[in-house]
Amino acid sequence: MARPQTIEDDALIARLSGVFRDAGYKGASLGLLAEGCGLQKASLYHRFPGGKQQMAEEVIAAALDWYEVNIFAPLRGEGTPRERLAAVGQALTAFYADGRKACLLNMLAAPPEADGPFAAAIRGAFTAIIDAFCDLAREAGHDEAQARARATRVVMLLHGSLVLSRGLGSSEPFHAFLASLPGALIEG
Amino acid sequence: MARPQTIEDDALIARLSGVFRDAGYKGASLGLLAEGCGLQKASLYHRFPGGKQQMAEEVIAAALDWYEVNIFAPLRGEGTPRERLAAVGQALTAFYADGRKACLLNMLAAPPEADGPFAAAIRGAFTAIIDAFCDLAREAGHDEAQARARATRVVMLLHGSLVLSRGLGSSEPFHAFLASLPGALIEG
DNA sequence: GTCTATACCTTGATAGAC
DNA sequence: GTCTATCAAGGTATAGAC
Repeated sequence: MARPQTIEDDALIARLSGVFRDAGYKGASLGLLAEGCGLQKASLYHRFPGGKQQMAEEVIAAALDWYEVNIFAPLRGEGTPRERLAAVGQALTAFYADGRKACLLNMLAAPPEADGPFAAAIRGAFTAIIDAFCDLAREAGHDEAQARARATRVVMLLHGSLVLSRGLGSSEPFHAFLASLPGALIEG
Repeated sequence: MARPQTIEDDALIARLSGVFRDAGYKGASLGLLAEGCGLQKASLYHRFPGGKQQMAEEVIAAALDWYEVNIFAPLRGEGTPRERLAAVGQALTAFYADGRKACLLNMLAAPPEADGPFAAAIRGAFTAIIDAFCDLAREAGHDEAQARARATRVVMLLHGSLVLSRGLGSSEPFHAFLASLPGALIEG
């Protein structure tokens, strides 16, 4: 192509994701989004003809892809359940910047309408995350009901720790979640 | 006074709170807020000269008052720890409308700036909630460190269940939290 | 105390030059 | 592909009648 992109698609999405996670959907104005990625508003519309909604949709899709590679795959991977959870813990620490970055799904769950354009994607994402932890809990010896209850609790703890870390301005709750992860999912 | 208020202060705050909890700070436009309480925008400015920010501040203060009466007092009240937790569970069910209403603190944590005008109030509110549960856990026989860890976990589970209930469009996670509340705080 | 009407600014989005 | 300039819509906030 004549003029090369000044920022790669992956990096662009990552920057936009950061703005959405900090400000939420409504709070992420095109000015903020443009500033966050170093492009002008018109350039963003060239990349995303669907506007802000398309940006948010692609950000969600990219986050799910990242989860698939860095969370779901390790959960299914080699090693003992404990070892896999340790790897997942490291990945979560990176993704949520040690508790300083909020959950994208939480920040996008509110905005447009009661059942906005992201509701289906968000529901699917939460379901996939719970299912992934559930599979590991079953593999660790729990029956279906127990595994599902434990997986749900782990996802609740994760997102609660993010809300609390944000509200308290401290990464301590997130660390407490990481420490309790093995016990909550597979032990006992 | 010559002309009586068409809506009492308490009811007005309650309606505004509902809008903030549904839409967040940015999403709660003055149009939505006015529609939600049945007043015109100018009337809202008469009640709240400080504008939307004052509305949010008073909504937070009112929520803390409600928590003091309906959560903190019962936690310190009569009866066994189990009985108090049962009463608190009922109050939480009402306050969060069985998981359908989001946490106000979560919805207001993001908006203005990284450390917006609500950051201090939100931090104080989370701290107070954790402290209240912590006191009960200590009274139930846990040492300080154990009690604090358990109280933090309970608050994480509560807010995580609200995020999940919202994201999944189901009150099941909230019910799971209620069921696990006694075990997470005082048993074991 | 509440309303209608309005001023002013920010927002999402587009046009057209380079 | 990116930019500057611009528009229409919706936002917050205010003025003044009743």
